[in-house]
Amino acid sequence: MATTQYRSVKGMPDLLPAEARQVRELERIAATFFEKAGFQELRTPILEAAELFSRAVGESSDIVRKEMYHLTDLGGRELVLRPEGTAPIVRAVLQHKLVAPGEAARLWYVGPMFRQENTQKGRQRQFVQIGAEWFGAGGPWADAETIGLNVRLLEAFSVNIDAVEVNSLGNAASRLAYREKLVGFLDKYAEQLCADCKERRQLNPLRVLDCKNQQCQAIYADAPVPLDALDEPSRQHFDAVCQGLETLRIEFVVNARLVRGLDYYSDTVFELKSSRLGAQATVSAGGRYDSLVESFGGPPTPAVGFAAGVERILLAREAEPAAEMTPDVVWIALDEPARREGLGVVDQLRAGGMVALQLFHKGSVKAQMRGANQLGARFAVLCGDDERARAVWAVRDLQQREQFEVPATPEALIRELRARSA
RNA sequence: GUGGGUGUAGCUCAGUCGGUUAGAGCGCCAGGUUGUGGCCCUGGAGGUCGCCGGUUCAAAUCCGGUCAUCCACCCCA
Repeated sequence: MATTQYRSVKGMPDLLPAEARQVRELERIAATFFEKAGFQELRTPILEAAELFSRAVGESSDIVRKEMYHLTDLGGRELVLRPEGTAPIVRAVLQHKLVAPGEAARLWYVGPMFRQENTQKGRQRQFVQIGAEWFGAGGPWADAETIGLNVRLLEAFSVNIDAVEVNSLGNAASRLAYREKLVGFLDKYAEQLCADCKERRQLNPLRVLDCKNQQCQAIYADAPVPLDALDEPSRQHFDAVCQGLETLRIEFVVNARLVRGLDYYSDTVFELKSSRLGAQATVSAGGRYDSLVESFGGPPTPAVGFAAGVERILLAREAEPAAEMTPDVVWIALDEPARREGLGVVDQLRAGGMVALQLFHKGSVKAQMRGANQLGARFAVLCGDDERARAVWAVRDLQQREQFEVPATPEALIRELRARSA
């Protein structure tokens, strides 16, 4: 291994050509997918005011407590690298008044997010999310459509989804009532909880429900769950969401212990899971957040959305990555004048729509031919003093293993190659 | 932040009860074909054995530390 002086920062890996190609493919698929569903792209900056996230995501969340990359600019502004995509979108929607009263806005985004967590399979410190946010649509059918869009998007990515899990946390009143019930329950077992759950009990009680500790899970077997505490409106909303999913013919399971880490969720929450990601099973997740816009000082605006992790999509993806572009033509120079001539020919071949290149790093003809073959080139075009004297180029069809000559002009060459390729 | 695994050639890896010039496959380069690929044959280049320190006559090998990476906890997309 070469000892390099500099390395990329932990958790912020370079996207090598094969991966970059895949990501570009995903972005293309997403763009056409969202366009068909009436969503428009919105790109927000990577840096935002720190306060934006502490307000939206919640002071008690790990993201805000210890995972944000924080900096102060020359004007003394407290900035952070965005740890998630929803808060910036909400900010932009309000700033530019993208949702007129009584109207809706459907927006999607793609871009890097940053969290200072420790790395592991499916978890990086800089990671890309593709997400959608739908403002102004309050009924349960919008939830069902959003979950449906999430499922269809991952299908378009050829991602293998093992489970679609849904749950309801209830509206504000239900959540408050539930939280009291849960804390009361936990108090009875306070001594037996794992260290993490003891802390969760104080900070964010809901999170105990998805604790991985077996002893804790045994205790929680008969703990109250949010679904049991739903009031009538929330109950009806959730039932309708489930009916909507049936209409869409989306298989799903109700996971009563599904909770989400961000404070802004209300009523519907959901996760799409794959078994291919190691411990990080969630490829995509989202939910309803009806009070977030208002808490940012905007008009009461219901909203629902989701975000998918691109790195996790890549891990769970079944499709073969798109093939690399293979050259149509490699110019083989037999002497120095031919190298110079090739410079111009290759340029004109590209202008004519062909993939063409010359291998300056290869010395002998043999090496250049080998290189052309390894790149998967269809044709090798050879030029030396003999050809120059007769004003022709020798063209070798590397697939058919035949060789012929063409007049030494790019136009004649392109014409001949097109005819042979058809 | 915590725990465990791993760090030897461009890549995948062998080699560790300490002992001469550290190996293989693939890849790369050259030749076998005066100017022509895929197969085959021959030869060659390429390594601070992650880094620092310790033990020893002698360290890739043992010990300590450190960094990186992977997996897991935590958290979440």
